[in-house]
Amino acid sequence: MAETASRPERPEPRYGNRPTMKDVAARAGVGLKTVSRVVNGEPGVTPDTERRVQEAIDALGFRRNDSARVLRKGRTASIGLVLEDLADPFYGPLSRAVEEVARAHGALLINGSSAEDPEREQELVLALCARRVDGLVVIPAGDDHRYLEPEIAAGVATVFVDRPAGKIDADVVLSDSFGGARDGVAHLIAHGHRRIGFIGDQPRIHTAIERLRGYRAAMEDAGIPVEEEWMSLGPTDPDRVGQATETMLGGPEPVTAIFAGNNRVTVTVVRVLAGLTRPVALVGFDDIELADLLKPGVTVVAQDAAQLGRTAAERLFRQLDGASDAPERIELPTRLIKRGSGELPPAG
Amino acid sequence: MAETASRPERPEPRYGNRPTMKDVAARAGVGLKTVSRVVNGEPGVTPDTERRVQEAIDALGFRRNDSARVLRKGRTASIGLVLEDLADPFYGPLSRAVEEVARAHGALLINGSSAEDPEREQELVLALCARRVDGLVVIPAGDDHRYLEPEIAAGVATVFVDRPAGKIDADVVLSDSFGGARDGVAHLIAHGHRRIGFIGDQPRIHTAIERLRGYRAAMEDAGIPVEEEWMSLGPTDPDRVGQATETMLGGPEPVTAIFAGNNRVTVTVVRVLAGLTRPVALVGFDDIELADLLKPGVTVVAQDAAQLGRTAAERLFRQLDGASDAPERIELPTRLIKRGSGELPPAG
DNA sequence: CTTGCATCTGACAACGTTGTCCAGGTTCTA
DNA sequence: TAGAACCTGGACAACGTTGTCAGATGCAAG
Repeated sequence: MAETASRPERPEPRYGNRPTMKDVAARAGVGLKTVSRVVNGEPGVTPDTERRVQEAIDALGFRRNDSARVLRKGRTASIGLVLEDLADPFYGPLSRAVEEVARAHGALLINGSSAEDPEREQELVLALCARRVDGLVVIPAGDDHRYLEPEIAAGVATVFVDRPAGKIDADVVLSDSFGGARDGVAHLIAHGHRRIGFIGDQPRIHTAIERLRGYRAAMEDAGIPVEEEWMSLGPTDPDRVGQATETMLGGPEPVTAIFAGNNRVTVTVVRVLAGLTRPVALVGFDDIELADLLKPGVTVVAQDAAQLGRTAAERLFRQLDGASDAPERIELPTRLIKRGSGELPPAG
Repeated sequence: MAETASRPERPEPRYGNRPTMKDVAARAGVGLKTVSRVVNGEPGVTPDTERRVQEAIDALGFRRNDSARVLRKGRTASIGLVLEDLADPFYGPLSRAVEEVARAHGALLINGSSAEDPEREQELVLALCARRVDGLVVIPAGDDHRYLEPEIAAGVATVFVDRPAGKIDADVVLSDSFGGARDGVAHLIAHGHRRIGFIGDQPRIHTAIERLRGYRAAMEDAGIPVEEEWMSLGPTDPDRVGQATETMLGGPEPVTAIFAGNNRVTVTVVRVLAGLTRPVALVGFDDIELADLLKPGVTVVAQDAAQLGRTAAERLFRQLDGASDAPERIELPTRLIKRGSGELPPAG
């Protein structure tokens, strides 16, 4: 009666009131720390006491609150993955690979899609940092990552994948976009093509630039002057890419072959080409499912998304284990897979 | 000198020592709570004070520790997603849809793959509960989810997707596997087939059973007795499925059409059929990319993975917003997409 | 110049866990 | 049988934040 509602109380009537170690301790008739010991498998508890505690845990449905644990211990055993779009088939295996490595290290994976928007990337990354993830694997959308400096200084391990970080020095794992594109285009040239189109992603994106550079290098190596209208960079939605494809294939001097800058582009180009009678050669960057069953099969420059993810995650955990190597740039090779579309001779 | 290491100290020399609100307060020459107010945009702070605090925040690179916040507030603003395999193209869009809804509600997504292993599912789910996620979206691998009872009782919102929960009563969002399969098989029958094979996932999996049931129903509706060797359930790896396909197509009375129980199966069957001269009709459950460009195009019973995820996530947040409807079973319709392979007449 | 009121600020406890340290009890040895 | 060594269990503080409440400050009115 005398003591009323002046004691600071939990803000909301919390959803369910979960039992705490204190509750377990009270029920088992032991001290708080003893419960902690049992829960964490620490030594120094008699079998009999342990049994009593375990019974109380089961009876109450107790589950340790990792938020509190994290607060006390300073490590969250979780890592963040920021990618472009979880729904893109390229990122599925990558994401899965990161997850597997995390799992092997007892960590959970928190992930989010930036939708290729630099602001959203930053927002996500900072939200993850606020959660105090131990480390970050980032497929950057933006080109300025100085906002990460305080985080990295504070000990957040960070590895970039697929594209390098902007304006900061950090680990990065990527595929050899330049070399892959150059090889792919050289392959087309070797099959007699001279008028070759390049359709890629937005020039803001590092891989798009690198692949275009590879295209130019191959053309230059072969002594073929490149026409402006053979190159098209921009969003990879079907409309834009479809239009670009048709433009290149129209006109008085159409291209006889196309190099597609990524999986999304390749799919759309294949669709357009399927509607033509005249054969047009095609090599795409990134492998795509069922590419072997199309007629002709789609020749691609394949990169190993899972390997990218695995490598990045492993490097991340090496950082977390205390390795303090200088930031490194790891480049994985690509592989040309011939399936038919890239071996078509020039028509017309 | 006099005071030595008797004060309880943080266990490890923490990775980076991040500044706390206390540090910011000291630097700005204000009280702790004032910093909290600024950080959270609460009213009652003079512009001048706010500026000083903001400067200190920027100077120190302070970032609020959400772990501590969570501990105090009781909500984590994060939800867990447990699916079978992030790398499976079916789950990418689903996962992305869940993420979008979570984002709209200001929550982060933690996800993990169960690899179709019930134990791993449970392990993951409980780890997520220990993190005190506010809610769970689960694509179940196991068939007994009683282990979730204490969690649900404690207020963890839970929605199952793609397959119902086992032995507990919970919300579930799924596609009409039975109806979809029945329609698909009926479609084959309508095109004159009578000897139709069914290749599906392991019988442990709910959707596999439902689709088989749909197959049987369609056959029965048409008065066609089903032979044992026309049905094959099991793992969906290429070896097993390839073998099953070849078995059905061999022998004296081979099937003239195949119904494939999911996207993985369809892809493998397409590969096998591509190696044959004789045409075999095919309808697959789940749409697959490029299915329209194959010759013939692959007829499928499509389900909308993104819609599944969206619906589930929305239902989850409705639970979190306090709705206490009885657990519901939401079934989304499927759609038959005719592309050629399902319209082939029986050969032989 | 005092009073009253509104506004701003800070001290403090609490969230649930774990590390430290000490008390009490048991077992073994001399 | 006393003392030492050991083992088990528990009290307590601290992690970084936020809600409560009371104190401080400033200003207008009496």
